[in-house]
Amino acid sequence: MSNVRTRFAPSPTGYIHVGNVRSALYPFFIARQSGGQFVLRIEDTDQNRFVEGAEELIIDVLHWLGVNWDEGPDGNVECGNYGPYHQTARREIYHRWAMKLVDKGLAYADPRPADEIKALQDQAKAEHRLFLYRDHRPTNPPAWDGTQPLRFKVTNPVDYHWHDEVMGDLSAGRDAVDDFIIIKSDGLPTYNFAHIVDDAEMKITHVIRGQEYISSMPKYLALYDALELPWPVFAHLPHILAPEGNKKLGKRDGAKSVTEYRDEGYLPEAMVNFLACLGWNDGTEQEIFTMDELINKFSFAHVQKSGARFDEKRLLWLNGQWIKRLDVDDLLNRCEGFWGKHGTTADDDTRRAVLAIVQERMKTLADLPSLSEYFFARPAVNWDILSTSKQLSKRDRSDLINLLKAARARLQTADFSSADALQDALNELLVQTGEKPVIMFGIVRFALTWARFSPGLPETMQLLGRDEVLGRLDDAISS
RNA sequence: GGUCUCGUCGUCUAACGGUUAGGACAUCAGGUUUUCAUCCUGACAAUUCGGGUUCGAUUCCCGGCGAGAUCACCA
Repeated sequence: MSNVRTRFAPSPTGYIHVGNVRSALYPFFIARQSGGQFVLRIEDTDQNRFVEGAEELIIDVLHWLGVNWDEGPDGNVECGNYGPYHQTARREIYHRWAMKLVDKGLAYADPRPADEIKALQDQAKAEHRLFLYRDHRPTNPPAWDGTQPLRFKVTNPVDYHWHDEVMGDLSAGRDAVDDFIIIKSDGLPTYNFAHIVDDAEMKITHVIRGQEYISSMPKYLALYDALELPWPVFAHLPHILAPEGNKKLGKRDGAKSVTEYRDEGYLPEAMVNFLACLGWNDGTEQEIFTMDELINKFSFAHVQKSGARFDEKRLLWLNGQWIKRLDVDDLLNRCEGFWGKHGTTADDDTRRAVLAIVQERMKTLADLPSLSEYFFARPAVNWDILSTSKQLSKRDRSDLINLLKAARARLQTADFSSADALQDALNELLVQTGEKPVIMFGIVRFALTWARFSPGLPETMQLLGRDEVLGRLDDAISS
């Protein structure tokens, strides 16, 4: 019975986009469902691509999604017993492990200049020949003094066979592994070496990452064996595809930062639900999953082998579903920052009342202003908007104003304490004027909101209250 | 090009030798005595192709075609 430990190991090279998040989600599920630990490790060995603030962004996004880690950095503090959790702070550890290989004759300093190697590679390519560095090993490599790159030495190339939780049984031929650089000339390790050392030191049991690493697996396997390390469980995830074409979703395809979705009014629950189900399902017809359900039900057995397309329409639908399921107080909290000009200054009781009738038509929190502003402040009369109604645009304004006068007279004495009573009053108007509902209700709705869409008329009137309703009708009548 | 991998409605997927190939999103149509949204009902829509194996293939095998990943002192 081994204690499950998984990790998410991003590089701080830019914002974290939606395509990356899934490779944090799945290891998180695996760790949580088995009571293990989830580790965050920052792979910052590439100093050229380092982006200031990227790590903070990653942490911010994980917090927002509710993907919490047990070990790793968080702001200026780090927790966990296997740190440091930044690779740049682990130089000595890598050198110690590298020396093991040097001592065993399984690594050598490479004195050959980079351009010379490039020339050899180009030549092989021009001749359509496989290039293997191991065929060009320097005959008398110098002792490694830390200024030359250190190469792993493949002494016994073999065919590798291994199991992948997602992809099944995989294999690669003996030419798939070649002498490769494990420590760069700047003294920092390459990913190929660093992640293996780190995973071993941090006791990671499940390596879960994107499928782009599959073709490097023979290298890793050779390294595990050379270092006499046990193989962890492997799971390689297919890519999330861009909406157009068959390319992996990347920043160039407009892959948005997760924070952009947050700013556009998406709920973290919807984002987690959507991303988790992109290439995974639980085998049933369930579509909506809470985080707890995902943790309980997730399994690699149902992860798709091929890439899944990122479909924003589905995300939008899911977001609407999640918003509808929120209770009003919860929704109220999440709407902070999304209110329009007049909603921003309203009190919470009013906001709650507005949310109650507006909630089911919200697809994102950003829909709020267009759905709610006319509740907080009296809208300007705008007869032009009637052109959006096929029926009303055909009527003379004087006829419509007469209808509004009739409505005003009836509503003056109506019971505003319940929506049902208001509906009854409205229905009486239909009988009284002999007008069709589409006309009568349509014009009253416009006179109260002057908006293209709005919630149900009785609910709207009840919330506005008698004085405000009569006032707005007067505005329309006298315009 | 070498190596490795993948291939069910437009999209996400179910069916692990026997189903009228199911569900969801999207689209379209209708309904819920006002609009929009929700909700309900219905419609449209798929096994990449060709060979095998089998009483029977979406499913197993081989080949073609198509797609992707990777071949760095990047991760």
